[in-house]
Amino acid sequence: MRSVFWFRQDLRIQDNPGLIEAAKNGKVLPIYILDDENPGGYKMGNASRWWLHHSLKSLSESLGGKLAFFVGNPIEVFQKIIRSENIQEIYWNRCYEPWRIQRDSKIKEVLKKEGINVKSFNASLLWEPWEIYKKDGNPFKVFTPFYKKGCLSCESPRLPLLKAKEICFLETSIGLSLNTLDLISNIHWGEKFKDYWKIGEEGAHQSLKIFLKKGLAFYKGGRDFPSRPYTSRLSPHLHFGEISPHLIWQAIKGGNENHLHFQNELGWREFSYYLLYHFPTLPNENFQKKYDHFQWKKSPEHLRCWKKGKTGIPFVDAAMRELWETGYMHNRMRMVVGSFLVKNLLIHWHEGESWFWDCLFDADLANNSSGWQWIAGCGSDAAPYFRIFNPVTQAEKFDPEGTYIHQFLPELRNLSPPYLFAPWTAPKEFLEKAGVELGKTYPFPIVDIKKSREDALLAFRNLKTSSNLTSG
DNA sequence: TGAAATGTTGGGGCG
DNA sequence: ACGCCCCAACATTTC
Repeated sequence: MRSVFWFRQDLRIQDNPGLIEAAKNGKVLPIYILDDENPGGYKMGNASRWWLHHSLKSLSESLGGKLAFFVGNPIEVFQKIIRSENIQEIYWNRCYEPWRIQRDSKIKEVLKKEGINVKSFNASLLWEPWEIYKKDGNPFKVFTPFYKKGCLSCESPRLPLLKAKEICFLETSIGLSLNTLDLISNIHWGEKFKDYWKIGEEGAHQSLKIFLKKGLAFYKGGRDFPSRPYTSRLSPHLHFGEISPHLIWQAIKGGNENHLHFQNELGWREFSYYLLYHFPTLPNENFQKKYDHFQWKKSPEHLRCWKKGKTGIPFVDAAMRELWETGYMHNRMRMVVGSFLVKNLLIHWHEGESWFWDCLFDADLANNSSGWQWIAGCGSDAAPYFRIFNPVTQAEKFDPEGTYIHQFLPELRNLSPPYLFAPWTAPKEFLEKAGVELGKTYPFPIVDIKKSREDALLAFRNLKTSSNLTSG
């Protein structure tokens, strides 16, 4: 048999069900198709493209240079390859974005008509979204019952698969080079990212190893402190499938509170995919319809300050600079800056979502949209509207020494807590001594935290009553 | 996976 | 020794 294995968001060799299965049946042509420019596709952000480039490069090297690249409509690409290489079977691992599900089933249908055997596998989720329902047959909408009564009471995630002994790869002459995919031309400042990340399958395993050795034992208590090394930083690796969640799940199975808490976080990832599968409008529409009536502010200047990390509120700005500088943001900081954008600035969560989409290496349709719906309060199991983070209080609690702020805001490096958390409250002489001149070297806050909170509470309260009136 | 306002309690200073 | 006040610390409620 001669088959194609189509790499998508499973850029790995280990524990790759589709690839291992393909290898059992004969010779395998490994390919990658850049397909997000097509109508209906959800175009990747620039950070994702940069990571993808390097991940593909790494994968290609571990395949001995035999990975073939293509651009365009997968059906047309396949038809070309099938003719040229005399292919009988096509293997891939499933993706779960609605546009991909639709497209993949179409591809399957067309190829089957042409006599090609198409087989798909699960390489990305611990539980398939269509295997978990409430007793009444409806999908879960709340995390805890989804996870406990749904996931954990189902069959445990499978063990990692044994490595394929030896894969006999085919080569083709009609593939393109990686560079023609043109994935990195929009990022000219990419080299700095390499200080923070080791991209590819080996890097993913290295991150896991470091986390198991140094982070996991302090995970539950330590994960909330953005300057401490207790998070796994596996999210971009997971997004691109450089490592499988099954392998991670099995590696974490210790049963103490840290293990359980980390597994719970993997559970949130499952929940995001589950929601996206059952409610495919998740990236576009408020899950709770009453939020459709909310009057978001158009504040282009505020939005610009937020993106650039120039809001004048150090904990927020440090996080936004972390995103720009490293292509990543600590989980707690995502909540802090999200709450600030949506609740203090009253800007629509789509603005935050699309900035994250463009800047995050782990930008993921399911996680990004469910995360933003959560923080905005319009999600299915979301933070209630009155839960508004105070970025000064959050800094006092989770960055007490100011280490995180200092790391990403060099202009405040000589200012110490507590004034570091709210420079506008600092006495003149403190600012002078630290070389800070508000309005010049660092901005005044663009909103008053207390007043904007009160405004938001009022606005969201109104939303609640008006929707009650209109829905009756 | 919140923060602020409000309520409660208990120890200590003091007449 | 007693009652009173103050206030910090903690608990509960509200948004």
